[in-house]
Amino acid sequence: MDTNKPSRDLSRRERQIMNIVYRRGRASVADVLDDLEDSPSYSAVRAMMRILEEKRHLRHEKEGARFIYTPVYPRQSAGESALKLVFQTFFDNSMEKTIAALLNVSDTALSEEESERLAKLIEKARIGEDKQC
Amino acid sequence: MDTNKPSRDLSRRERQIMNIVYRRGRASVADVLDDLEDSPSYSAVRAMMRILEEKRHLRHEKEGARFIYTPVYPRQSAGESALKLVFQTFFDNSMEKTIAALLNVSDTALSEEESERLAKLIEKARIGEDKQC
DNA sequence: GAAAAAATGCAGGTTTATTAGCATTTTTTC
DNA sequence: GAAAAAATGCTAATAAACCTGCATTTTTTC
Repeated sequence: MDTNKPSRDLSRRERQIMNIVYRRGRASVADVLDDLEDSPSYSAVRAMMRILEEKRHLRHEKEGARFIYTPVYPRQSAGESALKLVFQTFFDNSMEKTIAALLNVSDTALSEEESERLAKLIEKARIGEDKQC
Repeated sequence: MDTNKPSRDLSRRERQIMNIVYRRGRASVADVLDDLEDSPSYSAVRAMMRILEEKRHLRHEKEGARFIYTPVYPRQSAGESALKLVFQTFFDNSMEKTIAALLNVSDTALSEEESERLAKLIEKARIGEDKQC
């Protein structure tokens, strides 16, 4: 009856699909089907996406022939929530541990510019450094 | 029949439980029950944990009266996998976006020392900076 | 503008997840 | 060391997830 409670945890397939949509930004049923490794039928994906729409995780609009789905929750917020969970669950709320792991996981090394931008970000987040020097 | 394939995606409840165990490091059924918001019966949790053991996500050892469960996959690797997924799905594989979000999500500001350690981490990850200066 | 192609609507059916109950074993308490 | 308390071992029932097929509608192609 409370199908409009959007924060409910997602089932396996639902999450798989949401991740695809978040990665793409927007997606048709066919797009999702393309990205699914172990893809079931077209109908199955469609059914799932209809459910996700009922649960208010997706919305769709018609674009020419087909429905284009987009996430209801902005990518940024959804990402922050997901990140926070990982941060708390695996890295003891430690910024340092998390960033170390992140550097480990990202396959590309940092460019000169990127590393400088990061240094600035960190500088900014420092205690009592609200006022710029 | 292939219940020993450990990489299979987890169901909702299974993931919930694994997260609790990862957060705690090790946990008894009672511990998990404590941490579950919407806790079902003791038996239900026990059944889930048995399944997780079958799927080789958990193992247990007897400790006095009870079973103490620990993750089969080391926390670090599991964390890196989870982090990578978030990184790819929500932050376009951008270190900068991810770290910005992370700073946003963490409620405590950085201490002097922490920010310095982070700066060092970043310095180290820089292209062509293998040799220390 | 008719035929072919691509989408959607709906209804039902199978599998998997999730749960509870009760019998049995192990620990603890007095 | 007997009684009470706390765990575990099953088994089976309920609920949720997941999928497919077919009828219908809309778009595209020639």
